[in-house]
Formats: sequence, C-alpha cells, structure tokens
Amino acid sequence: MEATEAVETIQREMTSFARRARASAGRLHPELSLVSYTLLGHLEESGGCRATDLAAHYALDKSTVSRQVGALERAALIERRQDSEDHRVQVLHLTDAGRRILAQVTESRRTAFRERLARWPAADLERFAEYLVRYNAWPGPAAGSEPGPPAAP
Amino acid sequence: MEATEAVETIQREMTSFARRARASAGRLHPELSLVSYTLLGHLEESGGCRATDLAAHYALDKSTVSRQVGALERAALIERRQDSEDHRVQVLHLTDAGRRILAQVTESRRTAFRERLARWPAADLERFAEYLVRYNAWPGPAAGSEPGPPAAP
DNA sequence: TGTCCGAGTTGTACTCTGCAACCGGACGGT
DNA sequence: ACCGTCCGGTTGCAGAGTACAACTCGGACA
Repeated sequence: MEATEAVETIQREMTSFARRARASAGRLHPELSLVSYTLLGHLEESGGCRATDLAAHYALDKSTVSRQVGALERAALIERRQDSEDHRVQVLHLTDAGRRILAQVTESRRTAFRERLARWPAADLERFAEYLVRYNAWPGPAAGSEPGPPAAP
Repeated sequence: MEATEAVETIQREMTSFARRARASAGRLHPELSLVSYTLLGHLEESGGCRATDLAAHYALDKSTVSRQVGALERAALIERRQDSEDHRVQVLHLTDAGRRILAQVTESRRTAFRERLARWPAADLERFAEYLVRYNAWPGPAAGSEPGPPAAP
C-alpha cells in the first residue's frame, strides 16, 4: 500500500466509523446519549467544572450545554454548586448516581470493545492505540479549524 | 503498553474521535451532510443501488433514507430509475452534478486529512490504515448487534 | 456609579431520525 | 386466476440535538 493510498483509506475508514458511530449513538445506552456520556466523563476526569468550560472544550453552543446539563441534573446524575468566589458561576459535579451510571456505561462499552478486539495480537493493539492517540492529539488547540474528523462527518 | 490498557486507549480515542466528529458535523461542508456524503459515496462505489440497500448498509431507517434521497434528488445530485424487472424498485444513480459535488467534497476532506497526516512516516500510515480497515470490517454483517463504535459515543 | 463583560437561561427554528401507518407491486399456494 | 403475504417506498408524527439571538444577573474596572 502506498502512502497516498493509505491516507485515502484512513479518511474513508474514519468517516465510516463516524457514520456508524452516529447511527448507533444512543441505541446501545438509551439512558445516556453520546454527548451526555462525554460530559459526564469530562466531569469525572476534571473533578468538576463550569458549563462554559464544557462548551468550549467540545465546541458546543453554551445553550446546548445548558440544556444537556439541565437534563443531567433532572436525572440527578450531576449537581450544580454555586461558586462562592463568583456568583455567576455554577460548578458542576457528578453525583454518586452519576458516577455509578457512568461506570456502568463505560463498562458496557468496554465489553463491546474487548469483544471486537479480542482476536488482535497484543502488538497490533498497542500500535493501533498509539496511532489513534497521535491522530487525535494533533496540534490540538485549534479546534475551530479542525479538519479532524473528515468533516467529521 | 499492555494489551488491556491498549484496548482502553483505543476505546477512549475512538470515542473521542466520534465526539469531535459529531460536534463538527456539517460545519465544514454545509452543502453535504455526513449522511448525504456517505450515501453519495456509496452510490459512486456501487454504481447505483436501491434505497433499501442503503438503509440496511448504514443501519438507518428506511424513512430516513427516503427523505435523504428525496433531498438529494431535489438537489439534482442523484436520479431515480425505475427497475424494469421489479416495478416497486427505484435504482438510484449519481448525476453528473452529484459526481462533481462528491469529488469536490472528497478532495477538500482529503486535503484536511493530508495536512493532519503530513508528518507521519509512510509505514505508520499504512499500518494505521490497515488497523482501521480491520476494526471496521469486523464480523461485519451483524450490523444490528454491532457494538462497534463504542456506542458510538 | 455607570458601563462593559462574561455565565447561564430561554425562545425559536431547523435537521436528523425512528416508529407506525399506509400504498401499491410482486410472489406463492391453492 | 385469486387471495394472502411480503417487500420497497412514502408520509405523518414525535422527539432529540443544535445553533443563534435576545435576555438576565453578577462582577470588574474607571
């Protein structure tokens, strides 16, 4: 396979993945959409942050985040805490229920991945993981100009 | 990196990709949504097929495909031809305009990919491409049970 | 104090999607 | 040949996810 051809293939396959991703989104875990899952995961990693941070990080409109956060709060998966320093700010935190659900969904996704990758040699897994990290890491910051997902489709 | 850890990483990175994919969907190529692009691409590859085939292949509802196809026809990017064998069937074909638009979008996505992958050694590109194909190919047919995209986040 | 800024909310509109009901052609058994 | 069933496709309806714009409220700085 030649390099140019490889680029084509990567483009096509990543696009294909994104397409299927979108198509199957939410069907496997009706209780947690892709966006909700991602937001919850971010809260877990960061240990609490503001809605605006989420919006900036994921290139979503603040109104979208506001509604998602509202839904997650109504579901009692997260809670808002007024920031004592700046009363405009609400710091979002996972609740115990949120942590539990997040763990469940993560586990179930992990199972699906394990199944899919079960027959791969360890060396290939490691290289594949490394490539993905490298691809996603890219310059990074310039989220706006991100060609990233081929138009992420 | 250990194999289990590699699986985790692959899961996380693929999820990350899907998330960004969704977030930036449609913004780069307003004239052609991800689904439209994919359908057009499929028609080009297959040289014409039925709406039902598209629905099955991409795990979309036939009504969704019907509407997408309607829009693409209204935009004069595809045309329907009655099947002479089975009058229920409409075989979809790209028009010249469709082929042109598809080529444009493909080229623009290709450019973005090239930029992103510019500094990769050829050997890595080839392996990465191969891994993606292997990942996406998987068993394949069982689209319904597809854990695929980690719940495509 | 007054003005400007930033965090969040809400109203509105649009797209994508799935489900269910429906139409009409094709096919098989009697 | 007739009828029941199956299948391809369309349409009505509902819901999720978004974006954009207008608005509210607290904070910062002159």
